[in-house]
Amino acid sequence: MLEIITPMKTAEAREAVLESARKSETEKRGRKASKEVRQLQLIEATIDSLAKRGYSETTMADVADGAGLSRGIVNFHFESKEKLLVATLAYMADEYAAHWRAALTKAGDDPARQLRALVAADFDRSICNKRKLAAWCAFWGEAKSRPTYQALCGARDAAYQKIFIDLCATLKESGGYAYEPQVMALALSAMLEGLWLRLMMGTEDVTRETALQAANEFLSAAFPKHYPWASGSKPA
Amino acid sequence: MLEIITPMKTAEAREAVLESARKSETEKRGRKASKEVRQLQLIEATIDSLAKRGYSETTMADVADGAGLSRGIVNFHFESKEKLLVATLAYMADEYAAHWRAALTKAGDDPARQLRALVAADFDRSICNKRKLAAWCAFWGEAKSRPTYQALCGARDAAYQKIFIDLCATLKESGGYAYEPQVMALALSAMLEGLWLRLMMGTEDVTRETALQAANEFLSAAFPKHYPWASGSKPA
DNA sequence: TATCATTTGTTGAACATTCATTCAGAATGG
DNA sequence: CCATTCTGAATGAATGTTCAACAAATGATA
Repeated sequence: MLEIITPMKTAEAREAVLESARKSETEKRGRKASKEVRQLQLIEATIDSLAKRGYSETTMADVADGAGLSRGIVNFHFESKEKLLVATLAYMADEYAAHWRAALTKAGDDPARQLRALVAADFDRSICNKRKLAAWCAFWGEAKSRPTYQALCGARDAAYQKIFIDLCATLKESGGYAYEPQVMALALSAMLEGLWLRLMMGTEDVTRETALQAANEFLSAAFPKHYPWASGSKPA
Repeated sequence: MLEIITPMKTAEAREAVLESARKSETEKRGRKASKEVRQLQLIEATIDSLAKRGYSETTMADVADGAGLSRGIVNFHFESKEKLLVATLAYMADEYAAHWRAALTKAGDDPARQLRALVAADFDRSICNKRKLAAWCAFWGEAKSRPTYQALCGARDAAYQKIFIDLCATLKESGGYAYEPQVMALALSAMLEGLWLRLMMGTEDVTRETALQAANEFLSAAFPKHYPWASGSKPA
């Protein structure tokens, strides 16, 4: 069977491969790229197509064209359209998970800093941009009727949710708040997703900055002892 | 040209027509139903199909079968698949808007009660159920690449958003809060949409009750002077 | 009321298009 | 050479749309 690439090794390795994929866009004919590079190239083209045309209008031909390759190529590297889409979603889910884990690690040991870092990470340009948001939303729209998507769409999955709950519990302890950690964590993570949806829609004048500001306002309201600063300002 | 029905007159009229549509499901052949009833019947079947199969797999044949009618019928009442889908989305958007407006009116003049009523209205069974949520999400997934959908998907539109901002501003005034009303309103409405998304996905153990609880927790955190009660309890 | 004509609603088969998949063969690299 | 990668035309299935025929309601006429 086809062995799907496992996209997450390190962020650097990922970038390197992507760089190769980009470079090869100029010299595109013939057998110029490794299997891994080709697959990533096709996945990127798939994200492009999803963002530009939506799920229902994304075709194999469009993906192939977007990658500058021939029609039959996708069925060679991925067996079917379905598998290409699953691989694309898995790729984005891995990327997302790696991103918040990295942010969490970099935030050190202070729970308040960790929570703030997690929230801010959601609005980094690297993962929070029109293209990727549109692709995410395209999958969300199909997730209910496809168990495979549904499982992967929990990028904000059980592990992610558990971190939120634990952090909320810790902050409640140290701040003497009255909230149920589980409930507050749900409210918080739901708001983050909702802000993504708003950003994706792109109506209104909601920007990444506005969205982050709203998320921080939430934090200040929910955990006033830990985030006492006025809206907009940030800690050192 | 085809004159699309305008679905919102009164809630009672709507229900009456739907009732007719339901009744006619038994005696379905021949010319038994008015134009309006048939159109609603087909729209309901479309929502069913969207919920069951997702946007990309919703076909004219499936809609017709779901309504117990023949294949060509949809092109008679709506000119094309595209127009059927637009009519379906418009129907849902109207229903949603009518619902929150009614809730707002019923809440009286107190801003705190109004805001709480708006939030609670979002989780009423009549509009917040698996079927409708799935249909909404199906449209969201396609909205970015279709201006028509994008416009209608703002069921939570400018007017809705403005109400939230005004209410937040009023509460800020009377409660002496420090938040920017616009930002807080964005956080709040985004959270409501995010909770819908979670409900739709249906993973985890998020129920309508849990979601409402989370939303109320948010209100208590953001406006403690106005919603001082502990989580779960409600005012008279 | 009975009969007929016209409008309106409905059907299902035929049609045209789009699209994923297949595959025989070409091109490339080792 | 041999294995691997790639191409592009051919194929077949799925599906939106059209339409000629049919059926039911409505209205006109006597």
